[in-house]
Amino acid sequence: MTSGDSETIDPGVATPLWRQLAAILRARILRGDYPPGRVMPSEKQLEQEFGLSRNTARRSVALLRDEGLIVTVAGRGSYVADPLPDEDEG
Amino acid sequence: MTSGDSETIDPGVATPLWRQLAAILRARILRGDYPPGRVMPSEKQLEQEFGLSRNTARRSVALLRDEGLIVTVAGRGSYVADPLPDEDEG
DNA sequence: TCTGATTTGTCCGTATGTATG
DNA sequence: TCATACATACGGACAAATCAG
Repeated sequence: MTSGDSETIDPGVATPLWRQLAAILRARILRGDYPPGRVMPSEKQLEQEFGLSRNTARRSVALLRDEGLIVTVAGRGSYVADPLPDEDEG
Repeated sequence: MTSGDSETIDPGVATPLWRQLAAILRARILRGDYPPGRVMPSEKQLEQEFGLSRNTARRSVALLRDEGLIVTVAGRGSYVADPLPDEDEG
């Protein structure tokens, strides 16, 4: 239990908080906690759950979006993307 | 006055400016000017109040932090630490 | 259409951490 | 010792998009 894939944010380590949060959310997605198509926690919820500012939470979400793990829709939220099944999906 | 416990910075003495500033801040904390839990003056404020550069002020803050007198929170500021009840100071 | 609540988008200001010259 | 630059982090403000009534 000394691994770095914990589910908590630790301000005492060198890794930026937004990268720690991104790692947590990424793990939840890959684990299936947030299945494809499911809406992600809102930025405000991430604020409250992890005790971060909204801007910091937003950076985490932006990273996952850049990785293609989630899709963000203004005014609605971020959704877990489909895990790229195939090109011939139609 | 004219001793080493003045409230002013004197560039004409051998003691580094950051040590002089640290002595001033330390005195203020121990005197109760900055009570426990209270936020310390920002580095920018120390800059302006004592006419030093930010880096110099930072070294003073780092010394007090190393002494356990204050606690620094990234992106927020430094706070006066709670006094240790049983500290063997000699 | 309008209103209100929620959510994301954008911008600004402040402060510390670190690095460089 | 000082000046500058960038990264990290927090907080607030306002706008735009979405949705429910």
